[in-house]
Amino acid sequence: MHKKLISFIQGHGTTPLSEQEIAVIIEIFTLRKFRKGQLLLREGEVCKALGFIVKGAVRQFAVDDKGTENIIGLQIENWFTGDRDSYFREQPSIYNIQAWENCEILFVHKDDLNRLNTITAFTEMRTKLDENNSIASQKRLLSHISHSADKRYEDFLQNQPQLAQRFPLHVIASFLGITKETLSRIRRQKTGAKRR
Amino acid sequence: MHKKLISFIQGHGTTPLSEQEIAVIIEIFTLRKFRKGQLLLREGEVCKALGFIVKGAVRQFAVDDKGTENIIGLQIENWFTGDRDSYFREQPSIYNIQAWENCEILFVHKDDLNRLNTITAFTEMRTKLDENNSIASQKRLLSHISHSADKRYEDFLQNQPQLAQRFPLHVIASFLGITKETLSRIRRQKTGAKRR
DNA sequence: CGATTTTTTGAATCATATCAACGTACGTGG
DNA sequence: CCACGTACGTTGATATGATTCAAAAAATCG
Repeated sequence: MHKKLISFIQGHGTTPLSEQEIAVIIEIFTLRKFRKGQLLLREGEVCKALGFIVKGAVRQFAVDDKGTENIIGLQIENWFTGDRDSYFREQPSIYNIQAWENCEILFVHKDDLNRLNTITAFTEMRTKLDENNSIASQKRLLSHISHSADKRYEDFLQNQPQLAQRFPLHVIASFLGITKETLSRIRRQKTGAKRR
Repeated sequence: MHKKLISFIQGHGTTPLSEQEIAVIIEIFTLRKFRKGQLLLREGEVCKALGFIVKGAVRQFAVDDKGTENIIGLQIENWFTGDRDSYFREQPSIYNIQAWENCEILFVHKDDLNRLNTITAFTEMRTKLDENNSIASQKRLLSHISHSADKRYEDFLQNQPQLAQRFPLHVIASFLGITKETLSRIRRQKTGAKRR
């Protein structure tokens, strides 16, 4: 169960993990299962644990005043999920995180962070992830500021092909910040149409 | 000169800085001055140093195929500037960073990072900044996905009032991903108009 | 002052949203 | 196995928000 996590950590740093450290990680990260549709985190709650997805897929969304669900994150196996803002600042979250498929997720509770921080390979991974995360958000932002919907969809297909196959059209549309109708039309044009 | 930087670091961590560590920081961070309009980083170059802005203001932008400058970042005193993606991955940057006012900036070259990483207060700050950074990008992204231009401008005024005063309208418009004309009209409505 | 930068305004146009309807697939209970 | 409900996707007509282009007004700078 923890194998994937261990090799994920190893893959994101240079320092190897000792046997003892692996034991600590196995002890601290605990498995929980969710069925499709269940909420991992509900708006207004403080996010007390981050989760490493072993199997499954989740979506993270905020609900606006009109009741529309705006999807701002999609995560699948081998990714971390959770609201980092809420987790680190211990503030109520503005997001919901919901299992889109049945999931198996390894959670780290915030109370155990101190123990993990003594493991060099783990802090290396965390730094790396923070970096990647912030770089990825920046790219997405640039895509939103400078590209139109169809270009943004192309970017998405290029950068996240795994996600494209995993979620239905209307979810991807929301993730891209457009309506399902618009995405449907963009898709049609892409297949039948000449080069831009 | 380095005073601001020192207290910035202290303010973003819990571990205090020793005299010796302060000496190292002063040695490693070197001052450079830029006049309004000069480029700190040019598209295609690798970003070899991150800068702590002691005085002044800069804008970070990407140029698209039509030649439009899309501003994706604005920074002023007491912020770090630089392309973190390019810096950490050592890839050519897709951004330009330009002094908007005359600037005084303290640069850390990448070669000196190892020495800095032995300073606990510094790594604490770095972790904190990465977190903040990635949280802020996420918020901006949500704003783009779910809000219209006028709401986005309101968000901006609330969250970054310092920037609002510091840059002209057309720069802020680009930062928000809209045209200067649209922002001008939004502004007019806000002053003359009834509550939403 | 003249020159440049910044902001405003109007009209035409374009991209995307919205609303409403229909098509299709899938799975579950009868 | 069929019928029905539910989730997903497509299409068309219309509405709306934002861009574009052109021009001029206002502010700022040397």
